Amino acid sequence: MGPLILCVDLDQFIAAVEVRRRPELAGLPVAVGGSGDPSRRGVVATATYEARAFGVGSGTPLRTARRRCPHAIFLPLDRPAYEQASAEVMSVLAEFPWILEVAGWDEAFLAIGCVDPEAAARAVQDRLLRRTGLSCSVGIGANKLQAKLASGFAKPAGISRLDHANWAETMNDAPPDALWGIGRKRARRLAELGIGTVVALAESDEETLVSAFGPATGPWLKRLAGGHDDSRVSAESRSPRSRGVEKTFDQDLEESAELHDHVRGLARTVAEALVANDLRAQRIVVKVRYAPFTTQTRGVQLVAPSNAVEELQSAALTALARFDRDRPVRLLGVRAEIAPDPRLAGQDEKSKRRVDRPGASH
DNA sequence: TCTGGGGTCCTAGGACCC
DNA sequence: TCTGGGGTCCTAGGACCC
Repeated sequence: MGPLILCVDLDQFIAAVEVRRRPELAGLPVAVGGSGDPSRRGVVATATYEARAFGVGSGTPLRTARRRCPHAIFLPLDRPAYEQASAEVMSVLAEFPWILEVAGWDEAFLAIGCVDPEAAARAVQDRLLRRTGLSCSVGIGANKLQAKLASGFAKPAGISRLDHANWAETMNDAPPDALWGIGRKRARRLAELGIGTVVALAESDEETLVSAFGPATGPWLKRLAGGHDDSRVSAESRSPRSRGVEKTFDQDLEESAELHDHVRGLARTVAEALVANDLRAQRIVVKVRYAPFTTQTRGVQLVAPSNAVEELQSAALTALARFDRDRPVRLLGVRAEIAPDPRLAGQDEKSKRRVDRPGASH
């Protein structure tokens, strides 16, 4: 067996952080999401296993969650608390002598080489629990795809291994959306092509996939289904590509003065975030979601990279003016596309783009 | 299931140029 | 003039993930 990878995935991370600071919630159905008010628009970010038993999980609208589990405790999202907890977790993981890739608040990969993977996984679980009070599941794989899927099988608080030896028996009969990178839409498109299992996808005709999914995604899907993934575990933090904020309104907006005010406010927030991180925008994109949930975007190129509030507001208003304003608006967003750092000039950003793993970061 | 917010990357079509 | 074949850039939208 070659070198192995661990995928460390915290169990019900957001809910676990809330329970950790409010121990009286332990064992109760808790749903965290939005403003924490289940009469308002929003969805559940994470629910405890006790709430999941009632059909309340990630993505469940808050109103639906309340209907399914009226006695659930609803809490608002507290991003700073999760960022803080995540930093604690990652600093513990960084103590191990392995390459660490942070893949999100509650997820990380460790390239452990050829040490005993079960022992490594147990060591990670024990140390994380002891030092942070949080439990995690650990997947072991020959690549990141396998480790990630194995971590799902390991939940909660377990250890699971998926490698080339047991890939076929474990995955062949699973639906394609069991794979990391195939969601509802791609699964439906595959079903239309008569592909309903992982093994069928692995054995499918590549040209068919290319014409259905495009020149990069088609071949990539086929390789996924075979359990192949050559992306590396990388400790390098990647430079951000964009920074944005968006807001769904409890009541749809109808007045253009209101739209203007909100877009200006959002643009200010984005500008402040850019300044705080010494980043500059090269393009500002405004997003509008209309009442029947159709979404449009319009972008404006800046004459020169900037993070000045007035410039971003002006560009955002120019973009806003390019929408047909004929329907009620339920969401507004402003996003800055980040200009390349001139201090990195000489490195050709375009040539560094990877096409071997669409939809995933390296 | 009346459907958040923060991101990343890919795709396709049109503009433009040689 | 009724009309090719690239290549690249830009834009809007789509899909996915946590």
